[in-house]
This record gives sequence, structure tokens and C-alpha cells, in this order.
Amino acid sequence: MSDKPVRTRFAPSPTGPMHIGNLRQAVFGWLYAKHCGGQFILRIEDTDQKRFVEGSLDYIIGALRWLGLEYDEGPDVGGPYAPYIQSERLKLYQDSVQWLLDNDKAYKCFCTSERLDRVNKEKQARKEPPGYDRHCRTLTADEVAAKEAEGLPYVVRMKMPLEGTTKGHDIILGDVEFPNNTLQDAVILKSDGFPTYHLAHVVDDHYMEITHTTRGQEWLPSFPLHINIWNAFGWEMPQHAHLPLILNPNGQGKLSKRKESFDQSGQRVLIKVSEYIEAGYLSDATFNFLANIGWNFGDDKEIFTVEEAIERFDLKDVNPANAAFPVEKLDWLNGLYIREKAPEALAELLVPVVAEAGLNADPELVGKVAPVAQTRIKTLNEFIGLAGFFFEDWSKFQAPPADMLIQKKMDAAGTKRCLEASITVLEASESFEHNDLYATFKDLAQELDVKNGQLFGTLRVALTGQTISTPTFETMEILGKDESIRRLELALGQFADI
RNA sequence: GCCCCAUUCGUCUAGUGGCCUAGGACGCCGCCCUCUCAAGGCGGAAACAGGAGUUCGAGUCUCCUAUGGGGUACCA
Repeated sequence: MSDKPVRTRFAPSPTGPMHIGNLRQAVFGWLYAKHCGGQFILRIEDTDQKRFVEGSLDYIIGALRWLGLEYDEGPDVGGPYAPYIQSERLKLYQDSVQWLLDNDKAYKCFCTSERLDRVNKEKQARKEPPGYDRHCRTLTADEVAAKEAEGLPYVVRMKMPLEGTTKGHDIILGDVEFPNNTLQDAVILKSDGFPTYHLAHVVDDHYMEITHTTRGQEWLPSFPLHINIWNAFGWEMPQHAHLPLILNPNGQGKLSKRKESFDQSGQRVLIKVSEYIEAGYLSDATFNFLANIGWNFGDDKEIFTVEEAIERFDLKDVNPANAAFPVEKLDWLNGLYIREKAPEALAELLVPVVAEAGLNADPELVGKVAPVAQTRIKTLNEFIGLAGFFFEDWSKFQAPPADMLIQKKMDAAGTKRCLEASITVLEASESFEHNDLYATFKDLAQELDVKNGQLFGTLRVALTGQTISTPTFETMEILGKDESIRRLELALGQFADI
């Protein structure tokens, strides 16, 4: 092992919106680099032209920035090992492949896809494992020259060992080994001149001086291929960590953006990072949540800051087992982070949410409402459902229907009486501070011989038009005397005919 | 089919041979508080996949089976 500075990378493909499971892979790589005082690199692996999706780079960068995973080098920030986009590094891969060819570590394969299909079908018919039959591996130099002279397209395949085992070591999994007779002569350079992932990532990791790789366990089966590529070049291999996968909440299959899944309560599981942002999840809560899957802080501590996580994190402590996505825990965690925010800070986060909902996001009003909603929302967006009425046009407030105003074990006459008495009390009220209001109305309930809940419930509905809302007297205080009375009178109007 | 990885409460996890009568958290249930909904407080149910070994002693080590997951592309 060397004493070179630790360098990790996150190397997504630009195939569309960023996946939440993908973001967690980035968290672990980033955390390890930070823990070691090293560097974190963003590299774009776009060697498959067909899967390229316009705008992907923005999604990737946006997601990383949102979560606070700043990278030291990358396509938009540059760095000493630029470029950081694989399609801009083709020469390097082609030269590397040429070296392997020259040194008998790889060979050109002229087989057509038709022949490949046929070979596979025949193998299957004989109940043999599918795979390339290494037909071109034994071509003589003359034969190769002849085919090239014909202008036949070719791919380059890795010349894998035929016997023995390939042994590897993984930081999380420990020692792993694979029988070589089950390995394939994988394609490393495609006929379009682009390398495959297998070749490109090895070359890049080497030249970018990556010391520790992190990637999902779905890559484990190709680990022996990569080991053989590293060995063929004679390069010192970085340490590898195959991270556990995030499975659907029911544990069936890995979390995928291609097929939807649902949690226990029937809610669709959010997959794209942008969906989490739009739904009003906080980045620090999301970070905490993601870091807690497959890794834990220790000391029975589940709530921690980014700094604390950096301090403690180590790849070797990552749990090797795949994990069902514990979505419901994010709601709890997010609610917790919301509650712990200073009210002003929360209000600041809420202003854009209110505006986004098409409401009047007056910062002063949001500042008043935020504290009374704080313990009642798990995501920023829930603020709208609970307290959105504050930000509607007050002059357009409609009186709720009578049956909504009438509380349990009450009738229209009784409700009317409550409203009338409440208006009288409010008009006479000197203080509009919610504690005073509470005391006043508690007395009124007694006078009227109704339960607190009956009187307060009617007031709540009259004031908010909702049965679930911010607390009644806090609401009254924010609405102010005139508006409160006006709304009660509107409600009273629903009982005009009795 | 073949190869690889994994397996502790419903879920995320602690646990690296005696400290385990298995700890924490979410969720769930109950009680308290209470103007709704929350939050908060208190309490509860709930797990070492199964079988053989190794050992004085196994959740912890080995093997087998089962189950789950991943891979098996000129995709990453």
C-alpha cells in the first residue's frame, strides 16, 4: 500500500435523471475521500452513445450539489487529469488497447452478431452456459491481416486465462475468487471504436490515480475481468469496495427507475433525486438517511451531521448485505430535521414552496405561520395542505358549509349560538395574543355549556375552512381581529335561516 | 442452467466465541398530554432462516440446504 493521497470517484453514465440509489453510492465514495482528507472526482462514463440522454450532466451535477457532495475535479470544474468525460478520452483507450494487442493480452474478433447468436443458441440447446466460443482467439497473424484487408469490422476481446482461479480482495466483502473457466473473453473495444466500460474505467482509474473504487455490487461478477485487465497492463490496482445494493421496499429486486414500486401504505416510491427535492425533503435529512443505509454511525446514534459522518466513516464498516429501501424512515428523519430548524430558517425554506404552489409567498406572513406548522409537517410541501389558506387571497375566502361547521353532538342552532357568542367575545377582546384568546374561549365554552373541542372545532373550520389545520388560536392571532371576526360572520351566514 | 454475494425484530441496523435473558431506530399497538393534526412523555408486541459440525461454550467459526439478491450484452 502506498501513502499517496486518497482519491475516489463517482462515475455515472449520462443516461437521464439521477437515481436516489446512485446518489447513495456517491455519498459513500465522497465520505471516504473526505474522511481520508483526499479528493473526490466526478467522471462521466459516456462510452455508450446509444444511451446518452441530453441534459444528464446537469441532473448529475445538480443532485451532487444539492446534497453537498462537492467534487474536487470534474467536467465542469476541470482538474489536473482532464478531460473527465470519457468520450473525450478515446485516443487514450485506443492506445491502451493497441498495447494489449501488441503484447498478446487481447485479440481482434471478427465474428458477426449473427454468428454470436447462433453459437449461443447451440450452446443453450446443449444445456451449456452461454457465451462466446473464443473462435477468433486462435486466428493466425495472416488470417487477421486478411480479414482486415477485407475491411471487416471487428471488436477487441480480452484474452482471459482459461484455467485456475482469479482472486481478488474487496474492502467490504473480503477475499473473493472466481473459477477462470466460467469467465468470458469480454469485449473491451467496440466496433465503433469506443471502449466498453470494463476497459475505460480501468484506464481512467489508473491515469487519474484513483486509490479506492466504490461501485455497486452488481459489478462483482465482472470484477475478475477487471482484475485481469489491471494485471495485463501491469498496473498497481486500487482497492475496491463493492457497495451493497438498495432493493425495493419489499426487498424484491433492486430499486430501479425503470419500474415503479410502492411502499406499505401504497405510496409510489420516489426514485429520481429531483423528485425528492420537489417533494420538499431537506438535503441534510436526505444525506443522513442515505448514509444510514448499509452503514451506521455507532453508539446507537442515528442522527448525525455531515461533519460527524466524515469523522467516523470507513468503507470497511459498510454492511455487505443489500438493503430494502427504508423510505418511511426518511419521512421521520425529515420531520425531525424540520423541527430542529430555527423558525426563521424554516420560513426561508418555505417561501419558495409557497410561491411554487402559486400562492402569495409574503415572507413576513410565512415567518409567522412557519413556527405553528413546524411540528406538523414531515416535508416542506405538506405546509401547503396544512396552512396554505393563509396565503390565499383573504378577500375571496368562502364560508365553509354548515355541516362542516357543526361539530360532533352539536346541531345547527347550537353552532349558530357558538358563533354569535364568539363574535361578541372577539369584538370585546383587548388582547389578540393566542394564550389570552385560549383562556377567553375556554371560559366561553363553559358558559355555553359545550365542550372545548366543540366550540374550538367550529372556530377552526370557520377560520380555516379545514378540519385539520394550524392551532385555532394561533391561527386567529395571525389572521388578526378584523379578519377573524369577518370569517366568523361569514360562517354565521350559513345559519341565517334558523 | 452456470457464476458471485448475502441471510439478526415487518424494515434499517448493533453485535467480530463467554459482557446476549440479543441493544438502538423507523413503523405498529396502548396509555398520558391535548382545540384538530402533529410534536412530546411513558410502556408494549416483535428477530439470530434450517441442519450438521468445531468448541468447555456459537448470533458470532466451518460445511450443507433453503431463501433473497446480483450477473451471465459490441449497456453501464
